[in-house]
Amino acid sequence: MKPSVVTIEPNGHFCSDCAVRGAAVCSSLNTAELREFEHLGRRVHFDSGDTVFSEEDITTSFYNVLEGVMRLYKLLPDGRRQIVGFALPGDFLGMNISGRHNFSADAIGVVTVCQFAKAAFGRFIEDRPHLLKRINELAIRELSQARDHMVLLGRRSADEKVATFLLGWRDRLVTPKGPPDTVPLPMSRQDIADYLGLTIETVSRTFTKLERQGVIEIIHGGISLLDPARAEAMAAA
Amino acid sequence: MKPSVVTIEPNGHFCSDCAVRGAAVCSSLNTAELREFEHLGRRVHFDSGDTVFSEEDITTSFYNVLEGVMRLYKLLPDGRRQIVGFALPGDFLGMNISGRHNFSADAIGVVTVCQFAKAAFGRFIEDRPHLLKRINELAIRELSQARDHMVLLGRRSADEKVATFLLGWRDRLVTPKGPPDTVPLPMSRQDIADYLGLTIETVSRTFTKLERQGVIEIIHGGISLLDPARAEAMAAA
DNA sequence: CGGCGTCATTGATCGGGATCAAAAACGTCA
DNA sequence: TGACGTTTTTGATCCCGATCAATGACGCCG
Repeated sequence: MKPSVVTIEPNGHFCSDCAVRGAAVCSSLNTAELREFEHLGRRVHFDSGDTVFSEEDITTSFYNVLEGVMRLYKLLPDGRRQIVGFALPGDFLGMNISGRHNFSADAIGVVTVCQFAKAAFGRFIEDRPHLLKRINELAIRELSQARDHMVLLGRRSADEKVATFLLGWRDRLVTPKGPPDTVPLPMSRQDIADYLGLTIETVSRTFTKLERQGVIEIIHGGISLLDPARAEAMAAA
Repeated sequence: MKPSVVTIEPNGHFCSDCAVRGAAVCSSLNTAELREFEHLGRRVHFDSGDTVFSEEDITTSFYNVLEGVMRLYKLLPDGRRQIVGFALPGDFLGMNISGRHNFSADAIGVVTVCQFAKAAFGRFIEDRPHLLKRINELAIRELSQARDHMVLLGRRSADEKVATFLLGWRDRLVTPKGPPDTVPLPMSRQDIADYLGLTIETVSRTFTKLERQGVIEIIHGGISLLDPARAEAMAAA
């Protein structure tokens, strides 16, 4: 486990010009609250591959992802890894009841987070039930995603898993002008394999197969969705 | 989908003599609140196999399990089923953000729930942040369980899955005097298979194997844990 | 430009768990 | 008690995805 090389921005930051202001937990705060909130968090940068926090670490902070992608995963004693999700800007990390993180989080590419000290954040939330409500909503949404993921892992074939992953990932990258046809995949094949409960070879083979069938085109750093309808059909089963 | 045959208790019920009073969401309420809360919920009985609610149904109620066991599951269009969890007394069901349940719930054996109309419950919670906090805790705990389940489904062998299930189930049935050595299994082999992402045949074979190895003894309606240590070893990998 | 480390792809083979099939155990009810 | 439906167990075989192995494609830095 190499130590995280992080950079803390020396100058203050401003919520008002924050990229995820409308989407993240902060969306539940009014202007006055946002001002106070500003002093609680600090922007922290992580480089590609850095570990932001580890499973079993005592939780000292909450994190609001501002930019970049993170892999969230659990390890078995013998090294097997299950990626339980990918975090994108707007995602809120660090909630738990045991006082310890129950998964690890690495940066995939450069990542910026808004980091909050647990105690200060806890105090801030205490008398702001609307923020608590917002956090609860995020937790419930994640729970729903987690259950979908269980179905994927437990009951779908390799082809279905890969097709579902590509469509699901595309849908998480929707821009104001709809879902992109060219889907960037910043994570490695190994990451995708560990997310889907497959091996890297099976993922690679399935990508090649989809390409030969004209469903996708494999491009540098991602794929191009040539035939979304057929991909949907494969994913739906 | 057969219609649920339910019985609504004609007489009122009292939170004060409720079996799950200390464990469930209600544990966050004081005596005065509990009195008011009493009028919101009504006890409802379900028979074995009844569907309490279905995936995609519009959510009209929340449920607090009082007694019995429920299977929570999602179905694929072609009939494949993934059980995402089993609900026990004290579990709180019905939270979602889409306005629809995102899984179905059946009674396994006789079940009693405390049912709350969504709107009334929503109003009650509005100015009681401690109840919201309690619900949030339950959601976060479930999220943690869901992630553990993902590891199970994605990265473990059949033997490990079955051993982990038996130990995990036993631990959920802890009594004041510790975990029982004889573990009741009210759910069918098919349910266990759908929970673990296996087939019924594999589950049955694994049970037999564990029995031949002297780890468990298969008894009527459950198993007896003869060698917990060895079961732990199998589960840990 | 070339050497090297990392990651992705492709091929050959293996095996765990699925599938197909049948028998056994169990519960229910006439 | 016995016939029948359901659930569980056991057996035989198959196949999808894992494993083992090699090659290919990149990126990085001298």
